[in-house]
Amino acid sequence: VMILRSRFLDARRKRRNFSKQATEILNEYFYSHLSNPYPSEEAKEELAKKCSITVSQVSNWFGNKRIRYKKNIGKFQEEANLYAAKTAVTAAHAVAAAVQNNQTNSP
Amino acid sequence: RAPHGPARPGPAQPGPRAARFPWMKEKKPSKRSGHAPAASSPPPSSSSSSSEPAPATGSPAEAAGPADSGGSRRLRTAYTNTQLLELEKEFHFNKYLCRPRRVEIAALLQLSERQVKVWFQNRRMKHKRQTQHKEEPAERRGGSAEQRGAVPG
DNA sequence: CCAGCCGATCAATCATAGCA
DNA sequence: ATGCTATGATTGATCGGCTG
Repeated sequence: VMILRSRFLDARRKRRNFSKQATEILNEYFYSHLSNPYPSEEAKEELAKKCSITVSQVSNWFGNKRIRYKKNIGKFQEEANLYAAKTAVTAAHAVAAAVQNNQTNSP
Repeated sequence: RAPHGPARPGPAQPGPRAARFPWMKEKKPSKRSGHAPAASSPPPSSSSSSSEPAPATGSPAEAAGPADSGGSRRLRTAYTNTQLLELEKEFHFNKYLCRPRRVEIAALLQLSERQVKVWFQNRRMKHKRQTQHKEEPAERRGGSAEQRGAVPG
């Protein structure tokens, strides 16, 4: 393990999970915008402020969340329902949602 | 209205009721068209003079070679320490590479020009990120202080 | 019209935190 | 202690938009 730690300057060492509150805020945003969970730069800044983390961390969080969510939607069902109920906002105004959903399309 | 209504569940889907949206589907499958401009020596890994402690990941399984048929897995090649070291050294020299220089580096490190180009681009972004938000305050993340509060107040 | 750059993402991985 | 899952960060590579 250490023998490889010489990766020059690894940084990702010693990380701390975000506070429960922060995660709560991020999840609320994520699930209330499930149709298009891509916060704008401004939204990120605001979230960062509310969560007391950096904008980069907000970006990382959404990046990880999106990938992991799509990779195993079932695993996030409960969470989805939980937050969906909290905020019934729904992203009706979904921007991307406009793009027709193309399905069954294999070459 | 309701132009979407949870993008209707497809015919056969094991998962329970889950709203499927376009962003959830796979992306960036591959855009490899007929293009082979620069690629001196892309695939073969290892070698590059001196023994490489071998990348942590272990085997440099360089998939996606020249013979790539259709969408293949876009793998994240693990660059060796030597390669990274050299790249960083060059980056310190100048943040931008001119064509000729790029060719040299690529050949020297046995990477394609494209990879070198991309590496520099990513490096620049990283450089910006570190410099940018690091100009104010106190401690960003390397010392003491916490950073995980929450309650906005 | 082509190449390179930027900004944002993706997707795979690393490394540690947290739990049983 | 041991093993596994959850999660934040890093990074090679791609996509789309813009520009000389």
